[in-house]
Amino acid sequence: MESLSASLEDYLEAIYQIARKKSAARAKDISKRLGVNRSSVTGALHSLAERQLINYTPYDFITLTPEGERIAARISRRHTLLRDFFVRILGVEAAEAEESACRMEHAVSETIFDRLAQFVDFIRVCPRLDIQWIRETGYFCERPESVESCRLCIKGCLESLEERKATDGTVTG
Amino acid sequence: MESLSASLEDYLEAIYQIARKKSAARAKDISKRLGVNRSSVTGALHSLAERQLINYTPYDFITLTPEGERIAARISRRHTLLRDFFVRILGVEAAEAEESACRMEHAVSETIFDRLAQFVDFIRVCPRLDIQWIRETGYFCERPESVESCRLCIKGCLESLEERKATDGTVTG
DNA sequence: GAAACATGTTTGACTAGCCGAACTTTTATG
DNA sequence: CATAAAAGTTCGGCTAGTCAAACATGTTTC
Repeated sequence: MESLSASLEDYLEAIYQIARKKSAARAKDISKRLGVNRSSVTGALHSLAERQLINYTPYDFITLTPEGERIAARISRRHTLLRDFFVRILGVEAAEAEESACRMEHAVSETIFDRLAQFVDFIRVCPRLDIQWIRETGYFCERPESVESCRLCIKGCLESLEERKATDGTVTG
Repeated sequence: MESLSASLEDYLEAIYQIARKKSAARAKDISKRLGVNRSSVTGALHSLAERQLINYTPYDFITLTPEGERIAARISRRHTLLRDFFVRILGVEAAEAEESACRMEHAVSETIFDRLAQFVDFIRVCPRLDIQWIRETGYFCERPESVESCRLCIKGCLESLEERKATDGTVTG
């Protein structure tokens, strides 16, 4: 089965990310990336190898097994999704989004991942809550003062959509 | 300062929650709530007492210090916010939302908490993306097929808002 | 108020994870 | 190709957290 500790997930993800840039990961890179002692890396590698998630022989390069690759990719997707949500929808600063995503990625269930992905995707394409509008108005910092202000907001949304339709016919712009 | 482990945060939150129902928490309640051995509770209580977050004397009731109360309340708010977001906006089932909130609450930064709170609040009041609409259309499961469908959707939104304005004049309904 | 029971604590053992120091292997350099 | 530097590993020791078993303290109940 799978039930990696947050720590081992971090190691696996690091190996995955490093391998995307270089051809294979080295212990040095991992220790540097995770801010951890080299000896800790060796220990983690043993655990991951035992779980058949990496191909590990001492002093040699480290590669992911298919299963390891699969899991690492999933962790990485969770990470990216959270970061995107924080940055693009909540408007959080890149560095903080990155850091929080890193800590939260271990706790996101499959269902929540899926729903959040759909939600983020939806927001990107739906004119009713398009990202441009979010950015420009800083909407979530204020509450609407009156029905009239909401009416005007929606009317504006409708008009800009009709205009867009006339020009190029795409939804997402 | 503050830098409690996830585990200690769980204990603190448990004490906080139990104290809201009964007058004070007992080790038994805590161990039951967290699914942990009674002896583990004693250990955790020592840690929390050392950090001056609880008033602890052996064999006596456990209460939170003002500082402990403050921190526990914050953890609890994070928990509630996440759960609400999962349930009300992502449409995740209650039990799973609860469980994930429980695991993620330890990793939410202050900024992200604030932004998410504003976002959730906004969605609740903004007619452009009201929760009723979300529930009824299951919006985040489909992408809009055409500009026309978006136009109709927004137009419907506008009309229902105008109708609402005529009836009671409130925004949130 | 003594016996039985529930509750709380201590102790010892275990795991996971980390570090630093010493050691080994590989790689680079003269 | 021999030696120095770099990278990797092993070892011992530390902390945090957990459990189970034994022990201590409170609380009921008769």
